[in-house]
Amino acid sequence: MTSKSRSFSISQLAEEFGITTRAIRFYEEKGLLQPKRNGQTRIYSAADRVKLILILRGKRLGLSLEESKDIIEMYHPDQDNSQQLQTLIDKIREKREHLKTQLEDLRTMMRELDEAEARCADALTTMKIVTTS
Amino acid sequence: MTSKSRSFSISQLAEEFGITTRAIRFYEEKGLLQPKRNGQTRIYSAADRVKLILILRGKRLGLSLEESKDIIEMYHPDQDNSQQLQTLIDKIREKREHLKTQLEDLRTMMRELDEAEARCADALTTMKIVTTS
DNA sequence: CCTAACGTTGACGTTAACGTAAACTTGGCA
DNA sequence: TGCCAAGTTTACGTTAACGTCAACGTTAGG
Repeated sequence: MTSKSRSFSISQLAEEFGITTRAIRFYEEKGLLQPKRNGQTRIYSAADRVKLILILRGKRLGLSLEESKDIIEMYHPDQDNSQQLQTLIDKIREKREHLKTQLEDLRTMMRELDEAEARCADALTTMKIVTTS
Repeated sequence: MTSKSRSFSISQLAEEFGITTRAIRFYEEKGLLQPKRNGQTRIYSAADRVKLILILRGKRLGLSLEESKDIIEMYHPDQDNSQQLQTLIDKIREKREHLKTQLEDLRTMMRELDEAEARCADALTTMKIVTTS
């Protein structure tokens, strides 16, 4: 049922996402990735690749690796432990609240950038009028 | 025309925003704040306080202090230099593009968190049904 | 006059997230 | 057979953003 069950080398992923192999190994060292091995060599599954995508998106949003690790673990929880499931739901809600704050911050900053640009444009046209008159 | 032109001590601001005085001095060291002095003692204006707000919002969005510094400088550009005004407009647009990417990432992560929570809730109710039957 | 609270300037310590370099193994091929 | 490219481990270096002293000035109160 799993589609496209390809596998990847470390340098393939590194190139695809524009990061270094060192970074990828570092993520493993921090427990965010657990690739299979062929002898020494790491072999990354499609699922590992998805985790990498989550990590990088987390970085773009300013999350720490530790936070991204939490989020990744929200995707395949321990289905047999209702206690953990409940605390996980709480963590998800908490994280969503945090994201909502970020969303607000983003909108505000966007708006302010718009105003800043408008002021700049105004200043420019004013200068032109003054210098051409 | 300036309303509420109050001034603040470093510890006032520290307490208001829940940060340390060390952090505030650090921001000054990095050129993001330039408070007046009364002898040795720093005196922060309402404008300084606004800058602090911008800094902290930047942090919530994952910006570096250097980036926040850039953004702060977008608010009071050199009105006499049309060259700088133009490059500033470019920087603003660039920053706005970046924010749009972040916005996309945020929405995606929100959606995925929703799904994750739904799966957790499903697993919970399924467990209840199984254990109570 | 003493000290308590608040401020200051160094200076060194710490954590996260890799970068960089050395030294080694290993599969493929001219 | 010999070597190169790609992989590995180990270890030390680096930058950002502060934390944490230490040692000192100053000002208001008892």
